[in-house]
Amino acid sequence: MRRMVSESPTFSPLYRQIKGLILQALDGGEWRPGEVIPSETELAVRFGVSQGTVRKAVDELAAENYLLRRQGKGTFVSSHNDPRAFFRFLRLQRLNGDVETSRSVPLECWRAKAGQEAARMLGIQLADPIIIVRRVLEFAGKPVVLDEIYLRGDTFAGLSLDTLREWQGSLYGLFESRFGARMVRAEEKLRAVAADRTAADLLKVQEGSPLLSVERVSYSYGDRPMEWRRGLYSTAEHCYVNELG
Amino acid sequence: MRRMVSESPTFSPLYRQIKGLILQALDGGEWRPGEVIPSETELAVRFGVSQGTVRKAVDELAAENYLLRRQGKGTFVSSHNDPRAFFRFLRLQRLNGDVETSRSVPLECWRAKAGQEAARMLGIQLADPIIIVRRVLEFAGKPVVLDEIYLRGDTFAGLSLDTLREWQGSLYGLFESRFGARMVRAEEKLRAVAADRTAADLLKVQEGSPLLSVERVSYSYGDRPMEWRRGLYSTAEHCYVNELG
DNA sequence: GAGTGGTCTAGACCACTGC
DNA sequence: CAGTGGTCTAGACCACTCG
Repeated sequence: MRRMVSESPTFSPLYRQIKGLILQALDGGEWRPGEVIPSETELAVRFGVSQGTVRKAVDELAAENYLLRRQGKGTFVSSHNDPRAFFRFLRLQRLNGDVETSRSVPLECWRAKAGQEAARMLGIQLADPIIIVRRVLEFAGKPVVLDEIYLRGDTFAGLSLDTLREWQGSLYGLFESRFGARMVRAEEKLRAVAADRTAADLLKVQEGSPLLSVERVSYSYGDRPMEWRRGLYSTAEHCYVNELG
Repeated sequence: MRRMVSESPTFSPLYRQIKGLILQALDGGEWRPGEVIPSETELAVRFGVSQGTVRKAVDELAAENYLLRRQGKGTFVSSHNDPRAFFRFLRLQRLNGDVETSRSVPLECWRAKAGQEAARMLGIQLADPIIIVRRVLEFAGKPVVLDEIYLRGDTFAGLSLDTLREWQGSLYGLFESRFGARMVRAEEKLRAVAADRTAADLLKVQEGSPLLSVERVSYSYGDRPMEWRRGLYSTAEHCYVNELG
């Protein structure tokens, strides 16, 4: 690994190049979610830089939730099956602040062709194969969230209602373990909407009552969109929490 | 500055102690928002540590939005009057993703005594003085947000409707410049609610139509709550955007 | 005790800003 | 040009984990 000469308008420090190489290895599956990656000194030798430079690269990757550092043990590939990550993408609490565990109840799962909007959101071509999942999330036995989920057909080919029913754990954990699709970040758009007939029935609220609409696009490595979903949240007893820095 | 001996269950690295000292200086008003703080080497001399240690302290403070680094120029105290910070606490966009500027239209501003909830949220005693502000936020001339804002009476003593009307810029900018109250972070709870009569009138929507309710507590240095507000957002043409890491 | 990440230092050099 | 933050290195030592 040679230092990129400076003198350039597109200057990229060494540690960012190392970061890129580590990302590449992660994307290529060299280390799987939940596993340890080599120690900093090993990586330093491998890339021919000092340990401090590797350190800075790993620091950034850890800050961006790709990696998880644990003093004395090593650095691990982030996993949605790690209990620590369970609430990373689900920001729902009771109104009083209590955090409950949820249960996913899959309703439907079918194959379709991408329409205009799904194609744009998933970065695929019109009429490319997609898979659509509908499910309800229950908290304390009560339905709170109705999700409609659009997935790239190529990546999630074998997904079925049975698979969804058997799986214990979060959907993202399933995507990661069974399909090698590791969601790294997501963008959400929130609005308030009125419940239509079917949503009202499934969430056991009155037709026309206000629901929180959460539209989300989830990305894997390299900003590849993998999932587009729309959730309707009943906020009678729950709320979506957010932290502003 | 001597290194804290280890052997302790409450081990705190040197750079965190330096971070605390810098925070203390910021809180004490040694440097004002928008100003430069001393260079890293100056701070290193002042605190009797190496430049690298100061660097790590400043890094964390910059990551938490207390400070803003600018290569070649120096490190600055964050300010809500800096254009860069205008959208830090207002996550509203057009549905198509465009970001518009907003105009604040103050409606009312009166003194009151803290009730049960306001007292708890603001960390003050029941019946302590508070100030309540109501205002509408307009985007492209249309009302989109109705805010009801509860402020600590001690800190915001002189606030009046005239002050609010004269001020050009964000409320947080006003709080910072005129009252020395610098909001550093905030916690929000989002729900969907039905518009009541007055909200419907002010936001020019139908009574009962769904609105996004955003309840926010804003904190200053040392996690001191300074403001509690509830916003009702009309999401017909706008949405609240969020990024999940 | 060996191995990991975490802290701290000192020094050299680079990139950016403004005079 | 001087001054700032940004990068990179090498080495010493500390805290944590586990066998």
